Amino acid sequence: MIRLHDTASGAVRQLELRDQGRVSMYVCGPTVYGPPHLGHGRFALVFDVLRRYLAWSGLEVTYVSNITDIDDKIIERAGAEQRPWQELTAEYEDVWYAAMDAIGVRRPDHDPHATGYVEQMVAMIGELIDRGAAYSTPDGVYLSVESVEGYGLLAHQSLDDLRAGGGEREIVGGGDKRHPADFALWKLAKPGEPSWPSPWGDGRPGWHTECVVMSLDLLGERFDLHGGGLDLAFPHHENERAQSVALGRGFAVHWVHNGFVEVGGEKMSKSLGNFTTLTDLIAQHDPRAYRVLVLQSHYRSPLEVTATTIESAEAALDRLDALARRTAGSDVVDPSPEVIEAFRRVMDDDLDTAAAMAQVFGLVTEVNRLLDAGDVTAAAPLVAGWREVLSALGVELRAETGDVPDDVVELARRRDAARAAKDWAEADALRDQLTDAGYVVEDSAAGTVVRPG
RNA sequence: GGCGACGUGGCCGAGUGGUGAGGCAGAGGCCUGCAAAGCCUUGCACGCGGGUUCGAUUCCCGCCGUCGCCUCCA
Repeated sequence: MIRLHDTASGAVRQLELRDQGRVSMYVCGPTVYGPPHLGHGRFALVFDVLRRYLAWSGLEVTYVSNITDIDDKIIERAGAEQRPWQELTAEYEDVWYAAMDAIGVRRPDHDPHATGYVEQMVAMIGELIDRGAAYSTPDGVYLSVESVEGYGLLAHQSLDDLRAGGGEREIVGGGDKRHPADFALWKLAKPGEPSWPSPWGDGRPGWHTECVVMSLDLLGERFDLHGGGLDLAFPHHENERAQSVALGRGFAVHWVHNGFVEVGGEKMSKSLGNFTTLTDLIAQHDPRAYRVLVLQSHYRSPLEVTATTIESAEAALDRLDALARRTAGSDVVDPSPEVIEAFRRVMDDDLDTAAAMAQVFGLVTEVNRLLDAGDVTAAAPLVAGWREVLSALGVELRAETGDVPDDVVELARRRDAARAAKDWAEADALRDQLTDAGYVVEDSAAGTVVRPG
């Protein structure tokens, strides 16, 4: 069984499953008011890889990732653009999934929307009030963090220390809160704002509430794993946990957080304005390259993403595709047990995808060497293992050479003829023509091979 | 101020108490008519100062620097 770092305990520990053979995981998804940036892309890829690996390991995975489709930013943005907020969220949800599809992130088994769970959230907030853990103020309902045993677990800080950290910062929620860290469960609507009915007045749910209700509804108490970006550990996940504790309900057993995408050593974020959208990355590069880049680092480490690092990943991907082409159509055999075992060993060790990728590239060299030597038999199980590993990591190989128009094929044929006649000047001129037309020209035993570059 | 990370060769990025993962870029060679692809060789890296040790990049202490969370944030 895999060992994973757990933010709550601060240690790498065995993933213990509630139900044998089955994994329940919840990963905080996007708030849909704008295009996703590379940071969103990283968490999506990290947890997609974890999900795929667990499934590959033979576990039945239930993967839930929410869509936050109502919150302050959405209202603000819709107001600024003077259009219905539902139109905005629908648009950016489409953008989100288009980007996810492009980078090969599998759709969740469930993607609950906050607006689909308002009634249940209202019921849960009522229960929190009944239990004395929440209170209403003139502008909403708040959770009293002082009523929660062990608040601050994920931040590894006591409530007093967290409060001290407030320093000169402005306290969100105004002066009606009993404690600065108390957070909104329900926000009363101002005129013109979208709202749902509640016993405390029309309003909307606070962000931290939706994930509690939705994860417990879809996965049940004591679900196995809760994930997200490191910046969600506190306060978002802490606040989710606080609600479940206050409710007396078992919550996530294992907390997994991924490191940030950085630019020049600084966290990529909207507030810093140093972000690249996933949409732009996909338009400008091979979308698979981002997965390769993410896989080549450890999920908890910061990752520098620039045009240079993406292009490096694209070049690395070319090397993988080249072997995929070279081995396309070869006999299907069982994968090498050694290859599979080595992969399992590093992945079980806190999802060491960087080591797995090192193995992948090692296999590329080894297989090429064997094929250069003509030893197809020895190469075959390595190739099969290599393909299986890449598949488990979600890296899609591209073996097809793409569509080549007839006139281009004709040029290649003429080059072969020229080469047969040892007319090197003509052969090179034809190659230049092909290259200029945007094709990659490679010689092979079968003659000129041409593919779109 | 509290808490937590990090500082590895041109770039990205793993890892480990003891003959330098991996990718990209570069250099030389093999192969090739020439290229491309592929293969081989090539880099004596771990912020600084102490300490522990037979031996530290890896453990401990101090320092410097960078970053993150404590506020919306993947």
